[in-house]
This record gives sequence, C-alpha cells and structure tokens, in this order.
Amino acid sequence: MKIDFVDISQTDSAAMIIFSALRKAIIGGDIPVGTPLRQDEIARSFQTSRIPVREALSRLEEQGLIKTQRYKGAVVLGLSADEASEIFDLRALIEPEILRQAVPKMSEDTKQQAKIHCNDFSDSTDPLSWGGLNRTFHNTLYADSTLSFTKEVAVNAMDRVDRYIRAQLVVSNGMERARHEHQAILDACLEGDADLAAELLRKHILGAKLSLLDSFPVLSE
Amino acid sequence: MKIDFVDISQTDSAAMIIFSALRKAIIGGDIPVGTPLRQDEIARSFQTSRIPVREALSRLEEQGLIKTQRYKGAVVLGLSADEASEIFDLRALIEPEILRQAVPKMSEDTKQQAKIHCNDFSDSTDPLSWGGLNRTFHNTLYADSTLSFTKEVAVNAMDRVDRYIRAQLVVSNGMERARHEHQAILDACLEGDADLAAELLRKHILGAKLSLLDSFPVLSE
DNA sequence: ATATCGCATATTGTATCCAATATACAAATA
DNA sequence: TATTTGTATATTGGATACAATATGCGATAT
Repeated sequence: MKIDFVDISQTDSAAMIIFSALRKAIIGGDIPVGTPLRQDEIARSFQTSRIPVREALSRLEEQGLIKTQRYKGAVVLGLSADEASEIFDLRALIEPEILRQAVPKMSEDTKQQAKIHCNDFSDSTDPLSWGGLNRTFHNTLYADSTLSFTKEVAVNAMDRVDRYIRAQLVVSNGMERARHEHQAILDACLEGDADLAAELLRKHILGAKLSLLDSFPVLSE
Repeated sequence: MKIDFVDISQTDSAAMIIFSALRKAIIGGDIPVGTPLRQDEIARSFQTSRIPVREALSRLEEQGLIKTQRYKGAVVLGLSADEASEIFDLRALIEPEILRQAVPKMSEDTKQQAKIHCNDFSDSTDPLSWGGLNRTFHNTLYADSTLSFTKEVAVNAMDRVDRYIRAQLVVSNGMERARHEHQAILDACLEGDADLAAELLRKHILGAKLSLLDSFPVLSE
C-alpha cells in the first residue's frame, strides 16, 4: 500500500477555495456583470459562515473584479469599451516582453506542450471551450519566463478581459484569425526567434483588440 | 454656521482603515521585511476585533506585500535583487507610456503642481521625506493620464520597490542625479514633447534600477 | 394625490466564542 | 546524552451572535 503524501500546511483555507471559485466564475462570465454577491447566499452554497466569504470578497475587490459599497454589498464589475481597449494595449506592451524573455529559455517539454495546446485550440469545435484553450496556449508560451511579477500583471489583465475574449471569439470570425496567428507565433518560438515571436504576439493582441471593439456593443448588451 | 457635508456611505470601514495603515507602513519600510503581523496585536492597536484585521491582511496578501501561511500567520515580504530588477524593468516599460499619453492632456494646474513638487524634491534636505516627495512628483506627472488600469499597475509596482528606492536615495548619490533627471523630464512635459519626456523617464527609471542594484547588498542587510 | 414618516425586513460590519493547529519546553525513554 | 513524547501556551481559522445600516412598504398628514 502506498500513500499519497500531501503537504497539509499548503492546503487551501475555506477563504481561498471560495475566492478561487468565485474568481473563476467571474472571469469566465458565468456570473454576469452587475450581479450582486450576497454573503449569506455564498456562505450557504459553500456550507460555511460569512467570515471566509468576506475574506474572499476582499481579495476579489483588490483584484478589481468586484466592487463593494459599505452596507450595500458587492457587485461584479464589467468594462467599458475604453477600459477594455486600455487593457489590451497594456497586454500588447508587456506580454511580448515576457515571451521575448521566455523563448531562449523554452524547454523541449514546454515546446511540446505549446504544440499540443495550439492544436487543441485549432481543433476545438466547442465554442464554450475556446476561451480556456486560448488562455492555456498563451500561458504555456510564457511558462519558462522568469519574469514572475510581470506574469502576475499579465494574468490579472487577462482576468479582466477574458469574458470579452470568449464572447468575441464566438461572435466574430476571431477564431479563424486566432488559429493562424497562434500557429505563426508558435513557429517563431520553435525556431527560437524571440523578436519575431514577440512582434507577432504584439500584433495578435492588438488585432484581437480591434476585433473586440467592433463587436463590443453586442457583447456588453 | 457651516457644515462640512461628508458622504458617510463613502466612509472607510475598519478593514479599509487598517489595510491602508498597514500598506503605508509596509511600503514605507516602517515595518521591516520578515516581521510577523499578529492579528491580535493589530486588533488591539486599532481597538477592533480580529475580523477586520483579517480582511485587511487578505487584501495585503493579494497585493503581494505580505505572505500568509495557514495557522502560522503573515509576514512582510521583501524582494531579492532579481525581483527588484524585474519590477524596475516593468516600470520602465509602462510608466513612459502613461506619461506619453498624459503630456498632451496635461492641464495648467497639473503643470504648476509638477513644478512645485519637482522643486520640493530638489530642495528637501530631510532624507526621510525624499521617498515620498519622489513618488509625489512621479504621480503628479501621470495625473491627467486616462490610463487608469495601467496606472493601478504602476502604483502596485511602485509599492513593492518604494522601500528600496528610499534607502537607495540616501545611501548612494542617487539624490543628486534624480534632481537633474526630474528637471529634464519636467521641462519636456512643459514643452509638450511627449516622446522626449517618455524617453527621459525610461532612462531615469533604468538608471535608478542600476543604482539600486549597486547598493542592494547594503539595503537588504 | 403626493410626500413624508415609521416600521419591518434584509443585508452588511463587527465582536465574541470555540475549534484547529503551531510552537516551545518539560518529561520520559533508549 | 540524544531523541522522542506529552503537555501547556499562543495563534490562527471559522461559527455564532449582535449591532448598524439599507430598503421597501404601508400609514398618515397635508
């Protein structure tokens, strides 16, 4: 008999479990913008008291995903077209730098993973999975970068626009373009051309921004 | 008799007051790296229970200023030389973009403020105030930028390295150089040359990074 | 009819209490 | 003596209880 030794001290508290679950639901768009988050209701759903729920909500507000008002409660935040545009510009600024630094460090394993996830994205016919697959591919590219703080910032930026990307991939023909651009970025990485990869990524993100802004009125109905 | 009408609904909760106070103390270096933050002690200091303290600590951890371990508590986080270096690189990437966008929008009032704060910084002979004055000057330059999300990111990056900047200004001759560079950046802004201002700011930040890395062993003793 | 007031209910903010875990040190064992 | 075990204390995580505030609705007054 073998035992799976788990480091119990690294186990998540109730507050962290609730935080992660709410975060995932919000960035995935499963909880619509403007939805009030009732502490009591969430506490009941997780079979806890409101204390850990409140700590989770504090974190979410710090992340900018929700907004709370004293004695009134928390609501899910959305983005205006301008705000979304700004976040894409920031992504276009920093993500290429992460990739540029990551390419020379990219391990064989990571390259394999990137190929797989690039194909997964291309092959998928289920629109509901596109957002997640897209994000997985991007994150894999950055895996070997040592710019951990910069990656945190990129992840947070991603978190805020993820919902809109998902919607946009479905609404417009963004999916088709993304397929080609992902392939080109991947190729540049595999060949070790960091500068090319970075530049292609920059254009990819800015292209996605324009495409998103086109369909924004529809998305934020 | 006149009354100062204050919007009480916008008043801070105990949790926010505690969060702000702790954040200020941590980024200012008043609470040294590694210091354990005891919930009970903080609660007594603010004459509250531990509940709002815990919410404040959640926010601080989300900001990356402290790290908590289940059942062990929270400690103030510091930076390695590599981490500090990375954050300066990120600042050098994004702050010039904020400034570039802000310069054409800069109001007369903001320009006046910037002049004043530039002088305040130059004239100050109290090393303890240099860090705050430096930061005030930088923030004033960005005041009219509409890139609010990007500014948030910049502020968070600043928060993490502020302690080290303060120490470095005092230890090295960083103060003298900063005076000149601030003046040059300000001049470019006043003349409306956004690209020049951005480029000078970039070099200013990268210069500060090198200067900091030189004295880093001393600072993190 | 309209506006205001008072009350009932819902919801959040905080205090207090208890449970779970860590830590330090003494006792015991080899 | 060195190592383990037991125990007391400190500290955190979470539940429960209570206080403060918001919100909706009906009663009342003009």
